[in-house]
Amino acid sequence: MLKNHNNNPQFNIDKFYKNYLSGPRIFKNRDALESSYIPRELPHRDTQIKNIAEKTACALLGDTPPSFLCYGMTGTGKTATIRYVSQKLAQQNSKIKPWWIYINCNVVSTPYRILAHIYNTISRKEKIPPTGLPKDIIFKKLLGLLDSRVGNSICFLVLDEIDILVDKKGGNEILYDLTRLNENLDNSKTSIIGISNKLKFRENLDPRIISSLGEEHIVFPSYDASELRDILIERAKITFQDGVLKEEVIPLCAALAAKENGDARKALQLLRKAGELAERDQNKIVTAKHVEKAQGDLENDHIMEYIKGMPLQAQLIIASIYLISRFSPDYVIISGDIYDVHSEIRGLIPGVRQLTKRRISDYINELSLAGIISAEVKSMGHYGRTKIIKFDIGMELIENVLSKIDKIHGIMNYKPVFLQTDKVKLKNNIFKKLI
DNA sequence: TATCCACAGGAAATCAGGGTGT
DNA sequence: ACACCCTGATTTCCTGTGGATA
Repeated sequence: MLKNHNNNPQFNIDKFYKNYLSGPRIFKNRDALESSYIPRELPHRDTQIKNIAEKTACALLGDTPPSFLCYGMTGTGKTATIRYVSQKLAQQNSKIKPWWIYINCNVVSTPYRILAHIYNTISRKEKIPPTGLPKDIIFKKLLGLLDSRVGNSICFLVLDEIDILVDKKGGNEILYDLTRLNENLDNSKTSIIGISNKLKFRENLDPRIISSLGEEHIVFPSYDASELRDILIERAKITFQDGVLKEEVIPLCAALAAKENGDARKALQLLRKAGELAERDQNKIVTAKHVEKAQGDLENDHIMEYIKGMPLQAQLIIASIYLISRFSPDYVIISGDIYDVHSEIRGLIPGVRQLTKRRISDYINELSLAGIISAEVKSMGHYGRTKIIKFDIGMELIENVLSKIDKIHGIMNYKPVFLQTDKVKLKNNIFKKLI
């Protein structure tokens, strides 16, 4: 047998492809399970579709459509419904073809970039550079561009995850500017459609903006298990070969996703992952076992991707917690410890600078919000007020991710000197009693 | 019961790195 | 070359605080 330099049997890629091609087929069209896919029918969203269609219809006659907001938890079909309606609207026989400018505020996350994005999607010739110009110049250019178009033109600005924008500093201003676009336009009209999964984000909204776009809401309720089942059945018809899904698969996916606030995206991901697992095992059918495995895998995938995508400093914070819990499993970790260990290990990696306690505090909050760690504020009386920090996910998973990060890989076995100081031992004895 | 620890966490300033037009 | 712009990450400065201890 072929051996590589590690003396392991070498992966036979030709054989793999051959097996793969001759193996059983599970998928017919796996793209249909992607989140970007717009299905032909959207089950259980009739009221929302009707509502949005009614609000936007006047655009076909050249009137200004009202601005409005869509609320609903993740995976309740907000984005899909908007895209669906916009597609239908575009298919109508009408002289006026409205623009639909879709902006995910999580990706296009700054005022400048939002304006530039709008400009660049409309303008064919001149593009606005990704940075460099003053905002008001771009705003004026945008006004000019919108007004220069011949005849009435209507522009829908869809701001997805608008809550993220509002929580940022310049967020309210840019929204205000956008709502005021109409006042400065003669030949064209704009309408803003905000999408949010947080109801309470309106609290941070400038009152002037609420009045112009917060009056009308469309609520997307969470799906229940039977509704999710309908969605999955529709989608599975397009996605999978006939008869590859065992009958319990769809109800199980629906039930699992129903527990997670009725998240349809989750349900579809589960289904896809289950299919992929079956395919990988060269199975002819997808069973409940695949779904169960898919659920665990999905969770892990998500966390791993999240951690891999974080800045190095944040990863080093995770590494600090990891090293402490690894070499002193019983140790009660507080914020200050993370600061100390981080200071120590960051010196081991070239080009990584020292952080402030304040900054580390922010990272701890971020990790806690992401569900990677738990951080409970607790007062230790004379020993101060701080956070007690623990991992919320398995150490194996953490170890797995961290060791895949080049710069961190080398320090996975580093035992922090910090842990060996007397101060630490003493402190831990006191803390254990207090908790 | 006053004290005091070790931070929490808000607000504003700063820095570096990507640009611009003149 | 120069003055100026935007952004993201971070620092600086700051006030607030729960509860064991003296």
